[in-house]
Amino acid sequence: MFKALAHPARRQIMALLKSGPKTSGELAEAFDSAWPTISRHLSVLKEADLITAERDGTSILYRANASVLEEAAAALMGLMNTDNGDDDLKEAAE
Amino acid sequence: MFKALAHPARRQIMALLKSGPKTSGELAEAFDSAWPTISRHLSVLKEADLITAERDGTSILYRANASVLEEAAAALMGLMNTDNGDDDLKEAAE
DNA sequence: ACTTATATTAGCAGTATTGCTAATTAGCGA
DNA sequence: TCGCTAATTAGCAATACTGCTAATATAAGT
Repeated sequence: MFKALAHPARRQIMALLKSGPKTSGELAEAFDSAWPTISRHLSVLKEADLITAERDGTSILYRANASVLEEAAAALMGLMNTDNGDDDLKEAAE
Repeated sequence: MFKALAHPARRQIMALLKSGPKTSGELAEAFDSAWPTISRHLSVLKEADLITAERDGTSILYRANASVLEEAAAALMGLMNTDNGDDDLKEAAE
């Protein structure tokens, strides 16, 4: 999932999708790359569950999956915790 | 920076470092990979400013750079938050 | 059925990443 | 200085990623 976000174009796709669902074509227009290249990025993001695809006539609508992004952010937060093991629970005696 | 966190071993290094500074040797011990391999991962993390290195006699102490992790987490949050996340809520009227 | 619009898959080169062993640097103590 | 420990750098093969063009699906209209 971090790997899926490792590419700038894919982060930019996520950024574009946060303002609402978009079709593959709309997304491809936003980039200099060829359409199949964007299509591949989309499939990587879909593989990582960061986006979902839904057919709408001849188009395919993509939308961001907020919960997985939340997971990623939480994972990063987890990496920041200073001097504490892997416990979410504060079960310190007092 | 996302790229630096894209590799599992590098995320694990960050996880190990969150409980305090460690030497290259201590980190290398925690993995199956050869020492130079870990050393390279460390240099990637250092390049991304995710860790800092400090010489301590013959050893080198590595520690996590919390502020950059915060930045990353904030960036992810940024990918989630907009006043517009319309899956199908069109009630932005009032 | 045929054509058009939308999008993905296949195949291919160029590049980057990974992980290894061998060689090298840096500090410390005798 | 020499030897020893700690760690990085160099060089190499294998693998993965990226982005292109060409070929292939899929849905809708005529």
